[in-house]
Amino acid sequence: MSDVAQVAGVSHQTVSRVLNAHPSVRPATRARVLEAIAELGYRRNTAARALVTRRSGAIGVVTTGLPYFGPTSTLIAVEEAARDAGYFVSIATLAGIDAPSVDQAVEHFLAQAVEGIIVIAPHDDVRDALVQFADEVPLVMIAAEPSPGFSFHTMSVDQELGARLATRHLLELGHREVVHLAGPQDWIDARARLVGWRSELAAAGVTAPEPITGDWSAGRGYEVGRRLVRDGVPSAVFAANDQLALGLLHAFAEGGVAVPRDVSVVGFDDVAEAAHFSPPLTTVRQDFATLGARCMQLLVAAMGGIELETAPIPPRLVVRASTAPPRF
Amino acid sequence: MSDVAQVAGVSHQTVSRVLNAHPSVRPATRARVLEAIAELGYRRNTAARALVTRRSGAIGVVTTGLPYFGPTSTLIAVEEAARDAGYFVSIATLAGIDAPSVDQAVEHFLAQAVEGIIVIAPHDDVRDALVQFADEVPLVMIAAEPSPGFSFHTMSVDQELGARLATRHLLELGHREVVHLAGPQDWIDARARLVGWRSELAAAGVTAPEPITGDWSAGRGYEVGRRLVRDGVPSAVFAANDQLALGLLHAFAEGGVAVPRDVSVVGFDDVAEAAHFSPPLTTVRQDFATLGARCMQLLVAAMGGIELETAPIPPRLVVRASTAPPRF
DNA sequence: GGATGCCATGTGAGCGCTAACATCGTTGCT
DNA sequence: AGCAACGATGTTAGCGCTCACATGGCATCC
Repeated sequence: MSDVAQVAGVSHQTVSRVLNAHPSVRPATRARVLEAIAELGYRRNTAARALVTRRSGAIGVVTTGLPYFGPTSTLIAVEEAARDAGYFVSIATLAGIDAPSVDQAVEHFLAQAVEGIIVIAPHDDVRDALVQFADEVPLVMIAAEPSPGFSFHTMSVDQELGARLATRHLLELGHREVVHLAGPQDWIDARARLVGWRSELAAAGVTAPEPITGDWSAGRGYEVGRRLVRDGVPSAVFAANDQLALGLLHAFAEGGVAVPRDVSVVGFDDVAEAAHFSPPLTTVRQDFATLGARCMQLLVAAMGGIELETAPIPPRLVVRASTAPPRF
Repeated sequence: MSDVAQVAGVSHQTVSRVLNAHPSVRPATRARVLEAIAELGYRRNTAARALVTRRSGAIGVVTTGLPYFGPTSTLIAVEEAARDAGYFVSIATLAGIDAPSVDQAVEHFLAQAVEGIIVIAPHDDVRDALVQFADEVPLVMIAAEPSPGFSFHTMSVDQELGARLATRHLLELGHREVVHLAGPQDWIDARARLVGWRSELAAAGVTAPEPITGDWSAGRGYEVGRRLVRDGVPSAVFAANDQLALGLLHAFAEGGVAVPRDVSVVGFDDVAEAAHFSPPLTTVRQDFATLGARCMQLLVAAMGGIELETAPIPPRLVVRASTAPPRF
């Protein structure tokens, strides 16, 4: 910096002022400084700056260590929003969905002195493990349930609404037997989807059958699908995500059960491939880009000590060819 | 740090020695210091450390801004390897696949003083845009072609071999008309797959038909599939990735063309869902976890000024139900 | 037994930047 | 005209750490 100052014929402080867009620098001086910076290829030292300002300019994002569509899309959106807001984003993946892994990831970030953390892993154990860090660093977690008593922010797509949309669609087609292939119930979003399904059925006066639970995988969907083929398929199935739905589709095709003639299937997420499943999948689209941006907004506000109102983002139903009125 | 020193009854330098695992600290002293650290909840200031050591401890990873399976899986593996090696990983997504976006991403990292960069975007324009930064920071790019004349390292899964495996499988089944639905030819991997396909056909003495090129999407695969249904399907198609293959499958199913009876289809990547496509997809599995780890190895070596030998990672063929001998 | 060397620890300086304050010249007001 | 106020710039200190060097104690060796 002092080299730049010398070339421009000013003091290092003036260079600093130019770099920090301080108002009281004469335009001519500013120009000379900028010229010197360009000439020398000078880049400000982040470490020195961080040391004195006590701001690292970094935020941390924790994600599950799995290449799933939702978390990944959200991560990308968060990164973009963070960069626009002038932050670097550092990532840490969870070795496992458990408290030690969460501790490790957060400690990793604290060691790095991040100014805030976003957690993309809506799981009970993750949320619980996060509590202890809430007053140490601003924290935003993606989770469909507000967390009363938890001292950090949550943000999400409205999972319950999404599930209601899916279920309502099936009800409106005339289905009365809408089975739910649920995600693992320790995942907050999975639970919200189940709640939405159940309450939509209740609102329609239809008794909810016992939900089937599984993990999030196509493999599990396939397994359940085969069992249904053997034991008798329901009129409609609402799967907790597109992978599960794909597994069902596979098992049904294999078992000679025609979709949507014999059974309607709805998924959740609208992964890029869903339009080309066979048949093309009716599903609930989540706007991950908005979610990511909104998380960042919330975090920036929290870092500034401001509490923002948070409303979940409405998803929307995408009707394709995997749903139809029931056969009689 | 001086607080810790005071509590432990030593100088700040001794605390520093304990933190840096310097050998000549008496065990009793070390214990006292560690105790003081725990008692005060002390965490070393990264910025101050970075300022004096001139090492930020961060590496940057550039990825395409798209939630694709391959890049994402690689990113996760890189992150894990980086953390194990004691580095933080900062990410930047490409706003577009063009030089300005690459410049912007790399400048973002340079401003942050990363010690090395890994680029997960095997595209010609990206590679070309990278050249100018190669002597400013250690750089590893994922690319199936070695880059003679380029002053940075490349690493990848052996795309050409993968393509040969896929093509050979079809040839061995008896197919003589193996069409290639290629990826966009400005993507390095797409080109390598095309080369592999072509050379395997040549080795078998089979004339290669004109390849069909597209983007990487299922939508494009579907489009091409429809055209093939209309104009006559070949005996076998090798698609440059699983998404394209899925699109083909969709179009074929819709057009009443049975896979694998009427046409065999092979994909590339082995995405998590491929086993549940209809029919389950024969494809080439890339080991992204190893790829990510290997990239990090290479980068760590490069940061230490060491040049490592790089051999591409062999992929393997996963045979499922989308391929069969041709009909006569 | 005194010189030698090593181990354990302390002292001082400085990494590159920004914040606070100091200085000087100029404008605007009475 | 004279003084306050402000704008533009410079000067100084210090953020928290590590590096280089200094110091003192103790074992080792001839």
